[in-house]
Amino acid sequence: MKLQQLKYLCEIVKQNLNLTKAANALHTSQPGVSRQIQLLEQELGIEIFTRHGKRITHITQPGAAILEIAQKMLRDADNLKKIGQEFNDKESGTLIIATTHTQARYVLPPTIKRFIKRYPRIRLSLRQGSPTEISSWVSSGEADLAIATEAIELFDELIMLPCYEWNRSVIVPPQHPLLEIEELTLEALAQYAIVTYDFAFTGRSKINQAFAAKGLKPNVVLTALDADVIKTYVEIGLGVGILAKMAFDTERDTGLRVIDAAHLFEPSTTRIGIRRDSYIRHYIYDFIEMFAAHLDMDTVKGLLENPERLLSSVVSHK
Amino acid sequence: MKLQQLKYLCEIVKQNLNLTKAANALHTSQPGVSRQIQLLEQELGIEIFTRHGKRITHITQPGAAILEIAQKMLRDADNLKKIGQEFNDKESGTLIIATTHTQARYVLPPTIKRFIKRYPRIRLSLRQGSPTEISSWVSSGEADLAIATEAIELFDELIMLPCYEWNRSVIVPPQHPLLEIEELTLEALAQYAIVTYDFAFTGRSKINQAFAAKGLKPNVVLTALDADVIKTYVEIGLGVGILAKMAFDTERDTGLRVIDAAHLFEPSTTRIGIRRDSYIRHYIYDFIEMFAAHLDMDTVKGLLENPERLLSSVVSHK
DNA sequence: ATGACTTACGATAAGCGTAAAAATA
DNA sequence: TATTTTTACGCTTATCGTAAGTCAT
Repeated sequence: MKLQQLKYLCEIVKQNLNLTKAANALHTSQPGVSRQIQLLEQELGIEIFTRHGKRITHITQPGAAILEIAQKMLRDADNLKKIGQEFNDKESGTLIIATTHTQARYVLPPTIKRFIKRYPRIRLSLRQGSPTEISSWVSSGEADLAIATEAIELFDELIMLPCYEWNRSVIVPPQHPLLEIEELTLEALAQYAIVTYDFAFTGRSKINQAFAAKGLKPNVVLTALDADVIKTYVEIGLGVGILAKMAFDTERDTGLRVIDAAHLFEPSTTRIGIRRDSYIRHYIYDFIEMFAAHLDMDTVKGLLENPERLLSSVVSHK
Repeated sequence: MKLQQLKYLCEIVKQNLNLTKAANALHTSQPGVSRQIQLLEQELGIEIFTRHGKRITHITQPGAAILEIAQKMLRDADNLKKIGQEFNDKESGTLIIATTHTQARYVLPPTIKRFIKRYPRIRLSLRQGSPTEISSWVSSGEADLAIATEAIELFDELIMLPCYEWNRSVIVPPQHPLLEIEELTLEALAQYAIVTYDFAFTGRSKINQAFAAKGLKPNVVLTALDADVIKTYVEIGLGVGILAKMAFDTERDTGLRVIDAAHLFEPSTTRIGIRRDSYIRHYIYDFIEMFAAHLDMDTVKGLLENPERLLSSVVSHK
């Protein structure tokens, strides 16, 4: 059994059981891939794929079990290489951060500025996506860290490190009636058309919960994937916006007025997601600490080894 | 990077950094092993071993990190092979049980009898050792299951499945004064020389605790590794014995008298220990269920995935 | 001087890529 | 017929084992 065979196997699955595409992705020849898979099947004494004549159609039940372990082994092989790099040159390497629009645009910039100054030789890249995509990237090893607010608790190979709590603001055009009210209420909000996040994003469910708890049905006229779209439509008068507090920039967003709404909704917690069994290089610990000062290396290491402890720390945030 | 290189690496460490012995154990030549390790070090860009001239003396810090992952990968490779066997022939394979004298001699026989009748083509082997040895065998993959009472909670890659509770009996020669007492007490026991288990074994600590709690200092004149030695010395009048209840056989041990002592000591729980990340073949689940009827396949799978749940079930046993 | 690892080298075997064949859709 | 996988074959490369060399204890 060879690691390369396992790599071939994983790539074939990744390419939807298309051997030709897998061979291309692996920069090698189809016959070679075909052959190695046959050898692997022969050695394990199992048909990993079901074939209709000469066409691969499905993965078999044992094949799926084998795939899972193979993926794990390849991740471990990557970890070995990372250890090598780590001890060779602690200042160089790559860091791939998967995150959402809100984080990338409004939260991460200062941290990233500090990081690239401290580690100029690290190739840093940001990958933007939905919370679900983000999680799956980290889960599959395509990214090192996920930074988001929702839907990252679903993957249980990810450890979620709570970073900070935040809440919402309401934004309205200048001279909007809501600006006259003494204290903003959900009832008042519900009288206007609302522009806010899409369901999968940025604590949207907390917004729904708050209205539902009071028996209110908010009139949501637009669900956007990011705060900039929300702002745009609030500016043209489509409705009032509900967005993350940190997504409002007093200096830049001069065409809008902001009303704090922290008393109306449950706070949300932004978390860093990280694979449980990945080898974490020194500068990654450093990045995490730059982003959330309480998450120093020892703390993170402790949480990675004893994920149960997370429960208590998360609860204490609520 | 090749799996074989990792295998070489692990074997060298296992053989106390002796390359020659490792090569012999691997049925290959020293130069081959030497070369492959060099290639691995070169590929990872790391010195795995420190050498004094041409002699390997220590493993380096990164080397230790690499070793750990390498071992994990090799275990996964074994799991792949096991999956192959599992789907080829569910009725054949091997099962290595690491256990203590008490279990092997007094508890396991009926279960094993049933098992070999049900699975005549499984090569079953028992390996007897101290609780610590047992745990390390399972931990390293040399054995599939550990069955014992103590000291197996220490390895955190092992999941411990509670099987049954038991307590002690006191054994004495015929016509011993203790047989006349209405209800046995620790105070009464403490007046006689005591023969019992060695510290590492079979709930010995529970015995110490019970005496200590009453401020008694038992006069332990012999600590044995197994119940048969205890019986022998009780028979020749060295003292009274304290041993696991199930280790007394009314039919066979005719030269001794037994007094129940379950009210004097905290009960102990016998557990099955199993590696968290091992692939568990069908017949192993079956064996576990034969040994402890409440541990059916679904239950065990659940516990392996969510070890936290064990805590509650263990607590409820106390 | 013995034990232990590394280097050198020839034989064997494994893997790769091109070309051709087979089989599905 | 076009796409995809398998088989065939020659070439390159890597691996293994023996033998010789080098370095500590």
